[in-house]
Amino acid sequence: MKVMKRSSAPRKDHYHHGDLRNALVENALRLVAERGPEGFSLREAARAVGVSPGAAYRHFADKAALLGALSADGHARMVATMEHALAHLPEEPGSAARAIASFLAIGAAYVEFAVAHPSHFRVMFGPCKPGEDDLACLAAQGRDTYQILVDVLDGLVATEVVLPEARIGAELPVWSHVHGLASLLVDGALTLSSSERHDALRHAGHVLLRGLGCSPGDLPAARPVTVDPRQR
Amino acid sequence: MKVMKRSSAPRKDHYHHGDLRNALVENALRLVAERGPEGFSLREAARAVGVSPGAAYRHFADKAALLGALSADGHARMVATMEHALAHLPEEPGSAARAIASFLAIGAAYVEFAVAHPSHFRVMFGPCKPGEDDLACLAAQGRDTYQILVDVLDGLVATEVVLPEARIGAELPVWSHVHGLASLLVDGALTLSSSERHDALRHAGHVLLRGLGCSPGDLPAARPVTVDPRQR
DNA sequence: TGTACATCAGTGAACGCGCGTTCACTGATGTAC
DNA sequence: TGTACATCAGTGAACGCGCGTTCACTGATGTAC
Repeated sequence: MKVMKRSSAPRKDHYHHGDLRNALVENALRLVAERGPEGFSLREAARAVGVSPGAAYRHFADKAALLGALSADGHARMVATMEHALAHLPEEPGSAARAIASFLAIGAAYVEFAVAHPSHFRVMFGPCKPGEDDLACLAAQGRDTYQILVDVLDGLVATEVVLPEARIGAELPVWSHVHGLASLLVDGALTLSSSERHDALRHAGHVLLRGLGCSPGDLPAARPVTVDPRQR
Repeated sequence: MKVMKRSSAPRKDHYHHGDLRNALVENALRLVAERGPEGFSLREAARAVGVSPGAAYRHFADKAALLGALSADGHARMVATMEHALAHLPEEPGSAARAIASFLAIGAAYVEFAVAHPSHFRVMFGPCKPGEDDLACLAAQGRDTYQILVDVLDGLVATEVVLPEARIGAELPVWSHVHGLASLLVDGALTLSSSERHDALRHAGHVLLRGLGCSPGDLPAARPVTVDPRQR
């Protein structure tokens, strides 16, 4: 999150912690993961770090500010996950296959991030928004998740997988879809195995691309997932 | 929720409330709507009804049980909303146009229900599941939301809007999409006016149907919604 | 119809709890000279 | 290099709060005879 300004060796077990802010964020993350975003408390985070409750107020105005920092941290990690996925695709850069693979990859990154870090995901879309500083930090990182989506959709047009007319307003259905799948999984309304998630994402990607006018020949094969949430 | 067993006139201002269970559920609903699902407390609900805190325990094992009842109530209302929307479509029953309209209508009902009752929606997909009794109550109502979706998709096949092959596994992308849009709106990650929601739903419905193989000629016109969540 | 009594549905006071936040304080740190 | 001092980053005790839950109780209700 923030660059740490401390001596190379971790601080001794001392009065001054040295990097309490980051330590609080990290432990808050862990606690949110264990207890859920609402069960989390400032005091518990302080306790986990081994510091008195009041100490947190040296670094955060209040509890909401800590959660805001958590949210910003989550967005940053999600961006990193997506960029990483995009950077490691085997397809020829600039090709239609690459554009399609990119489209599928960021959707998968979105959902897999949510499944791997459910509480983090909840905080990101919870009531506590990042503060000014957090936003500045995020902006410094470069693209945000939405910009990545925009760029990937532009890539589909550039490689003529999607016509410019179909491109208009394509962000919303795509984002809604991955967010919905992620939310259903995170909230436990739906349970899918890892391979079911993979198939579901590919199949839905297929449906969405075809809905955007992509001809079926260009699409990778996709196995639909038939799962009844009431039977689990 | 549960059929009330009380004299026709509302009970006098008396020791015995007469229908505390329902009164608690109703007031809990109101409070969840005001305070959010996590800010809600048993005590406050009791206070709102004008009853001592302990009284709630005559009707609910604990707080989670009350929230479970709330969740079940929400699902019941959503089903009712959908059924109502389906029952009032102008299109000729059995026609392809009707099948498509039904598809669009239940999606709209899902999202509009969430927007109109955001806290209710959150409780429905929150951590507190309905209990045995609540589930029995729901089952007695007939179809649940998922079954409605299944039936509507079957209707698309029956009217040859969608081919049987494309029908397989179609529930998941459709459900994910409406759930995602609803979640983004409820959580405030995205803000859309009523008409933007309408357009977004129609456009996404269009994309999904086309993705399921429906030919563009059969589809109602749909205006895409281009909205950047970062600029709001 | 009247009465005794079991059952039901509330009361209200109390329990212990952990929370967010404040505040006067103190030990550690780094800087100016 | 040594010392005085301002600043920083913690302590720990305390605040008031509302919470979920329990419990001995009591007033109201309905039923059996």
